[in-house]
Amino acid sequence: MATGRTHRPATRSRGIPEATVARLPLYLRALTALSERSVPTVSSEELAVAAGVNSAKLRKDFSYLGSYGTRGVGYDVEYLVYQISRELGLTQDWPVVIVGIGNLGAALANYGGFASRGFRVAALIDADPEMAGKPVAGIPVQHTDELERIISDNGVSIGVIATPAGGAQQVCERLVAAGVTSILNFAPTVLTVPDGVDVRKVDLSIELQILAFHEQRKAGEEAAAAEAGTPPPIRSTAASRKGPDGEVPAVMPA
Amino acid sequence: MATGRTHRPATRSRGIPEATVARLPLYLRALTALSERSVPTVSSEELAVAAGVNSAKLRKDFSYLGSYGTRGVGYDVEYLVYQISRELGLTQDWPVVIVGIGNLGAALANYGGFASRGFRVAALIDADPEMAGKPVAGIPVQHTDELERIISDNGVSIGVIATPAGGAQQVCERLVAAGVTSILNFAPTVLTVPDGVDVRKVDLSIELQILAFHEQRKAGEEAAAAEAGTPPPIRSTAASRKGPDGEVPAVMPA
DNA sequence: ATGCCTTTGTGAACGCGTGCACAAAGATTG
DNA sequence: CAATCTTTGTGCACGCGTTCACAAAGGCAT
Repeated sequence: MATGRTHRPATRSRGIPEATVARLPLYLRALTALSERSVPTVSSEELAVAAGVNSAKLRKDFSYLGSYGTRGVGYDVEYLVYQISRELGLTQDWPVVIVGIGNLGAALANYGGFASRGFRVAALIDADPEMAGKPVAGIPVQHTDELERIISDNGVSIGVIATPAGGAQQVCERLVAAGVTSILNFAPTVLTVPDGVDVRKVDLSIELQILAFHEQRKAGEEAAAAEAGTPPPIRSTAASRKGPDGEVPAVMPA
Repeated sequence: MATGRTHRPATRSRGIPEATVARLPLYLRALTALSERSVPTVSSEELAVAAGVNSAKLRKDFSYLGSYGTRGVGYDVEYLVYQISRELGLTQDWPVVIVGIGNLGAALANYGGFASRGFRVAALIDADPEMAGKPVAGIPVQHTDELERIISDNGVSIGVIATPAGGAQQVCERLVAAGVTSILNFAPTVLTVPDGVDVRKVDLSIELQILAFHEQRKAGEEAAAAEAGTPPPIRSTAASRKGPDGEVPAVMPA
């Protein structure tokens, strides 16, 4: 997961569990691929493999949407694509603004996955006057001063923050004040928002840290196994891989 | 969260719940900020606010690490920074390779959050021969042919995949074969890996789709409230905001 | 030393998510 | 039409994660 979430308590929405909602895009992607190959129907088992989940979970997820399958046959691919798209709100076009056009912002602007699925980059916004007018991904960057007008004129309700951590909260507040009610935050900060505003957080370094934790644990198990006489699984030549623990605490508590 | 995960069943590692592990980086970041302001101690309540969680959860999380607090006082900031860093395996230096130096790969290479916390970009790898030798973020890009040698020479165990979806699985297999056991995947594909290899997935478009779902639901509630006579909360001037539902299914099932 | 105040650490209850296992439903074949 | 086979949809049980609420522990003032 990438991810962190900030949701208000009222999680269940129209009976569809949050965990299921989070998997719908996964199913949708797998189904779209099948659709492009003109596959007419698919079983829960096949689709589950393609989406990387188990089939019981997938069936239960779909059961929240309704009974869209045919017993003994499977699911109609096209029909399911439509139903999930509608459920996710992708049958309409969502204008999105990206604030902070650094390396990451530019990468996001160029990312094809947005346009292809119901999202349209309505504007790129940056605080640097030097950037103003310069085109990124074919869209001219606009200055932060224009933020409120852009949101308003385009009826934008989803904003992406890709600024440095320092400016994120302020940008967030301006977005919300201008009418944005959903924010995707790439800045490594906790954003404070009023009720009714959704924030999802994507944090690259957090994901890496979680991997490091598991990696360390694996190394620890290897070491323990080796100590117990069991030879560790053959690992590539590793230059100076430290074992876990073994350092001295930097500071002790009073 | 940003977020998809692919974990093997053996979730609990040394008694620390997975959910807790995922929050440790959050606490670490908040604590580091306090440390930089030379704050000596912090209460669970204060730290919880800074990290964006509730205090009971935070205390329970810390209880899995040990009893590092002092009742009536709080937690020693420096000591806790060290303990969490050690638990996450950040007291050692993790060499990381980034494969696929497009917009996103370049953004990742330039991202300061890596180097600052125990990670070191050991190499940038791309399949395009044109890229070879060209420096990105001060590091010369190397060709995919070198992949196995780079992994081996540097003892790399963590790899980041930022290639297009098409090539991701193949890159993944080569990384794993060369000794990588943890992968952070930005490509919009399900990666298949052998047991013992951890994969975390970050998918930008999935996060947006989840936001769209909630956004649509909000619009639906507004409409419902309006219908019921309750005036909807005043929303900014919105040009042509479609209501939920109201379209015709594209295809009906047999 | 004693009593009060603050804050941690955790037992217990609850709710959500997952996975099993099977009955119901439809297709298919003879 | 009956028998069989396939695949869905779901009731149920279990385990993880969250939250409450409070006893235990330490600091501090008198």
